Amino acid sequence: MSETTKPALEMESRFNPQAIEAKIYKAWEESGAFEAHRVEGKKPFTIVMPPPNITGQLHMGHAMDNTLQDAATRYHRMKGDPTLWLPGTDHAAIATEVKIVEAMRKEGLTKAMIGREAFLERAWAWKKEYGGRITTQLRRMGTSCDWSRERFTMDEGCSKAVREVFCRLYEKDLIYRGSRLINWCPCCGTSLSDAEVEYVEKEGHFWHILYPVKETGELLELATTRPETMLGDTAVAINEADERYAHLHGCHVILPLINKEIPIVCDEHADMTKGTGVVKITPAHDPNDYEVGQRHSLPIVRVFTYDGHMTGAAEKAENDELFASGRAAVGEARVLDCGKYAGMTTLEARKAIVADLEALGLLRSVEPLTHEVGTCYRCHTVVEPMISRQWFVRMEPLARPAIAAVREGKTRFVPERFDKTYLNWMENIRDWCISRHLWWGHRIPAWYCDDCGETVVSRTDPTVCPKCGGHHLTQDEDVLDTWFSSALWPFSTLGWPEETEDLKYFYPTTMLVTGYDIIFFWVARMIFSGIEQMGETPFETVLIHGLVRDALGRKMSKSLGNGVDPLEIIDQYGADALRFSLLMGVSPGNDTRYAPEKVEAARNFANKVWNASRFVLMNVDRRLEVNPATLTPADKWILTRYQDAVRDITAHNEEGDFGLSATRIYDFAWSEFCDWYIELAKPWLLGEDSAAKENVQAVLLYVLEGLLKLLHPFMPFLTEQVYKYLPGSEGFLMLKDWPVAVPALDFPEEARQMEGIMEVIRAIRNLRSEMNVNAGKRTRLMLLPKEGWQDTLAHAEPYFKRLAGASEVTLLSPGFTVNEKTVSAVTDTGTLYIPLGDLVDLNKELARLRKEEASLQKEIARATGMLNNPGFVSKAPAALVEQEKAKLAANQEKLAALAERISSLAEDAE
RNA sequence: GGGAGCAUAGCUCAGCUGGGAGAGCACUUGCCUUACAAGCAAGGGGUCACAGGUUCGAGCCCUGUUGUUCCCACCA
Repeated sequence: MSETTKPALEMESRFNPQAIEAKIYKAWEESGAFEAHRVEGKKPFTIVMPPPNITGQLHMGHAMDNTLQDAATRYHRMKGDPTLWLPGTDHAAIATEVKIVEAMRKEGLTKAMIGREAFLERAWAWKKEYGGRITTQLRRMGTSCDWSRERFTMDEGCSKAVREVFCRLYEKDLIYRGSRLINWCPCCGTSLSDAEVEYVEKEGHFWHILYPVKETGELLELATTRPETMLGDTAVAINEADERYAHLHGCHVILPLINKEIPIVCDEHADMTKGTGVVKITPAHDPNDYEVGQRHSLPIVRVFTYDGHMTGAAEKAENDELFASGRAAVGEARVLDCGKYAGMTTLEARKAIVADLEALGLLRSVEPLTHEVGTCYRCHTVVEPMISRQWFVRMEPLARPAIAAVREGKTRFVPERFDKTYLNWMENIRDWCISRHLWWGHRIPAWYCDDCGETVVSRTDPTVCPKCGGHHLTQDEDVLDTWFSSALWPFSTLGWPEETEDLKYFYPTTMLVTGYDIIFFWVARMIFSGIEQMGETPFETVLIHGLVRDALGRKMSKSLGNGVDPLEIIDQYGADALRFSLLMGVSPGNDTRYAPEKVEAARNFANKVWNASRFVLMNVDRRLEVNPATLTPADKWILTRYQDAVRDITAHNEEGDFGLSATRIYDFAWSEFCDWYIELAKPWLLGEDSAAKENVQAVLLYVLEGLLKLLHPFMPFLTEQVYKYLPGSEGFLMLKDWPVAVPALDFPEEARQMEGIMEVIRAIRNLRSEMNVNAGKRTRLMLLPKEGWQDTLAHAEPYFKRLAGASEVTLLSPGFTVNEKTVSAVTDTGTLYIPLGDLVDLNKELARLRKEEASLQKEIARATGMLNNPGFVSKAPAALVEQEKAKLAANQEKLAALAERISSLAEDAE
């Protein structure tokens, strides 16, 4: 801009974010300002972004998460740390596959119809089309991540890391394949890990069923919530100590409907105090029963298909063939031909079985019951516990050091309470089922030899069986849990398993920012993976935030339709307002509610800063240095307050407590800088004294620039735009140095004097307001300064005139009696009188002063009580005692002045 | 069954290692005072859920109670 242009004239009177955000973001990105640079010898600040799903669209959770990360990133970048914020996206195996299958169904296609290859082609096309959507949306938030290092969980490097980790864990026997009881989602058609099951309360029934005992002929009553599993029962359990059933030890029951003989076993699982104390055992379809089955070497009989139907002849034949060929794994389930129930859905079977039992007189009773039912976290279908052959990660050896790392503080949760959540989970962890019966994802690098049955796990695709030399190798059909690849994110994205410069420099990362809802899914798994593969925990600090809920405190969800689209808010209020509203008044780890009023308040704040800047720029057109020698009390006050703000905000930022930082900058900018300092500066700006004017100009510019820097991590667009207009500015604000408190500009004593003047101004305004003096009407002001305040008040005349409607200011000498009709107030600096002639009702004025007197007396009583308390005087910090003494003295002085004034008024009134 | 959070102004929430209760919105009154009406000034409004305890001093620490939300857990 040319020397002669007045930038402020280009500024509209309202901040218009829409006009600038896209331009500024583009300029930042194109300039390379987001890119990280390694500086040897300097400790970097590193964050890896929680990768959003490629199917995803920006929601308020992302907005919150990325606002915090961006605030941290921008703060550290300005502080001069080599800063890397590494972005990327997640392939989201189940979520994406479900969407693609859905889209295919609309075309009348299924996975089976098009086959794996064509399906994957579609998936990659999908990724190409939508994978960039979320990153475009993130850009609108102002996220300053290093896009040149953007990664994808299924890109070449990440895939290589996944395969390497799989092989290493397999070689260390930390990954194994086996038949275990897993959670099966019949809708997604895949296994799920324990973490992927969400328990919801559902209405159900308790069916009390009678099983005839073979040996005695009596009917044994037991209860179940899932009668359809009874065809898979391979035992009935009782407790050994249960005397009611002591005579049944070693007996058998005849399983109704299929008339199969199964044993009665004694097991601790049977709880004598619950129900009848008898429990049916279905090892293939219940986790507890599976354990019981293991203990008693019971057969495992599967009666459900993997798509939620009852098994029949076809499934049985297939299963028999598996056993006959010797390819069945140890612990593999046998399959039952459910006969008349075969092919029914499990729900249909339930009805049919209950009806048949009733017909046989074996249904004793039915009672309603609400119980927790496991559902799929993606599609919310009820999951079936199923026996199935899957791949697992052996967790115990991995969990141990991961527990120690948090215990020893190598990784620190903020707030601290979340280490309990983490530790509790880690300490009770079970093996992690990592195979998913899907096509979209990292295919399990295991091959099976069709000739000899050997399993080959390999970093490169094998062609020959190492055991028998056969050439008939078939790769495992399944892919890995999407979280298996995200668990490697902190190092796979930096180039691991290659020893890249980035990896050496930026790992371990500094901070992870994420919601408490994915501590198990992701954070925990990154910690043990980082320790296992890199030998070091992946981050120093995990900054946990809460959820953004709707105005009623409900979780935002698609099904409720109560979600708020961050992009719409940005369109309406601007990204800065959205960001700020997500920070201010939010404390770490706590949920927050979205309310439009909060965004509005933030938008208003942005506008306030914009206009304050506009005012400064209208009055300052060149760069001026602050000269400590020429400062006025007001200048010293704002500079002192500014140093305080710098210290406080820096400290809060260091703690990751951006909620406190945001509130602090809001208060400083609005209440102190705008409401007070700019108004205090006006007399000099409008005055004739050019030296005095320059002095004030320098301070305005200095504080404004610092303010913009302090605010930049929270409101990057606004501050960057304003910075462009600042005289002498060059480059981007985002790359400027973070402000440091300068002791030379700290003036605590002068600041205190200024506070005294401000108290007088407030008192005058108060009086005028109470007396209904028209704001435009000027009134005379008389001041009787207290000892030590004569000088200060004498020099404050311009302030009283400008800010308190004073027409002229008279300083009174001690002993002077005011004999006009006035209203008055007593402050720490002295007594003030405003002559208001007939407006003054002496009795009302007396009443007002007496009220004031009463509250002062109360305050004096409080302080006196405290100081008379020997415990306080001897045990409280000396400084505090002194402070109380000083306050008491000041108040006593005030009270004396007030009493004097009251008595003189009282005389007049009579 | 275990664990955690929350309970502060009418509403939404802050309140750091204990030292005279805060903000935004809403409300009342007066103002378009040449940066801003998305604004300015003044004001009203709180037994900090309840009961004990520790302390010279408790919104803050301890114990218990109530209400509420969430997480975990294999209860048929």
